[in-house]
Amino acid sequence: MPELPEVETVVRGLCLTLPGRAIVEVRFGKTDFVDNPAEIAEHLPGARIASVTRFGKFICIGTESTAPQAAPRSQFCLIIHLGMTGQLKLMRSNESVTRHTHVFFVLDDGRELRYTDTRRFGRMLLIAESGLAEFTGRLGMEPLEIGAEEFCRYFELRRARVKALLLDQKVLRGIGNIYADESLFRARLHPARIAENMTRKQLLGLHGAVRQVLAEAIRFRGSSISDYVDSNGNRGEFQFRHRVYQREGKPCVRCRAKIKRVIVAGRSSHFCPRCQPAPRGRKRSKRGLKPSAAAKTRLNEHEK
DNA sequence: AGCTCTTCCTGAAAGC
DNA sequence: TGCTTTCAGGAAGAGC
Repeated sequence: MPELPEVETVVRGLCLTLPGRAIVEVRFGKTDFVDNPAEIAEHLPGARIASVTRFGKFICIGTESTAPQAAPRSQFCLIIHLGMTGQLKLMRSNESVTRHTHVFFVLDDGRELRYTDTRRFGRMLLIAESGLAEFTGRLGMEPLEIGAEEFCRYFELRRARVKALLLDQKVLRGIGNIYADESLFRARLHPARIAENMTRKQLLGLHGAVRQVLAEAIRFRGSSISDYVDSNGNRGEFQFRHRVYQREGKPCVRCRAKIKRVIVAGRSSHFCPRCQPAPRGRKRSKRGLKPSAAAKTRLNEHEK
């Protein structure tokens, strides 16, 4: 499943060859995952690719018109989310077309950028560059850029489960199920922990764990669990270094206890029951002290 | 605010 | 063997 490290790997691959290339033609198969196929077909042919960047799990291909009379120079961003099974591969035009290939971007050098997506959970849309800020504004911070203080602030007042927050793209952009579980394992935190009940030390540990796991996963070119491959069709290797994800029943690499799997935030969540102890039931005051009172106290201390 | 449930989709795996 | 059922999951939306 493509999450931040996988998308980063794809983007780095595309960056090596796409910038400077012109798009000659766009062809579609199924388009039910494309917001505005007509606009893509209208604006991209003839455009030149200027940049390839990543925003969370989104790939952003910046283009500019090459038509000399186009004034002001029109610029568009092609936004692509790989969903569960999306692949964006650069291949020669004469290479055979695999099943579930739904979009072809024919380039001016005899190659094509092909989008393949078995389950079509991905998404594709074209936006004017002027609308890019609005699009990215709906997403949270980059996990590799956020500082420790800011990270703590996003979590310490939330009553949601820590796993749900890690997966929430409006909090942090780019983390999915694999890296949420792997980060929580490294931070020794149970996925069902309520964020506001976590200590500052635990939050700082989680911040470090998230960055460490993502950076390491990028170094190993992502995790190939089912369909993921990079822009050259190569699989990643971080799946061999997963410590809990899809290791249910296997021994914990730290303490040998059997890895368990539970549903948290509607997702399979893998954890070590010994290293990541379950949250203790909330102490309920007889007079009905609201659980948030403790958090408010912490906030006040923080303000000082 | 935050939870669960549903929807989208296909193919692998489990069940009968 | 061969069919049917279940499950996986990112994100968005409904409803509680």
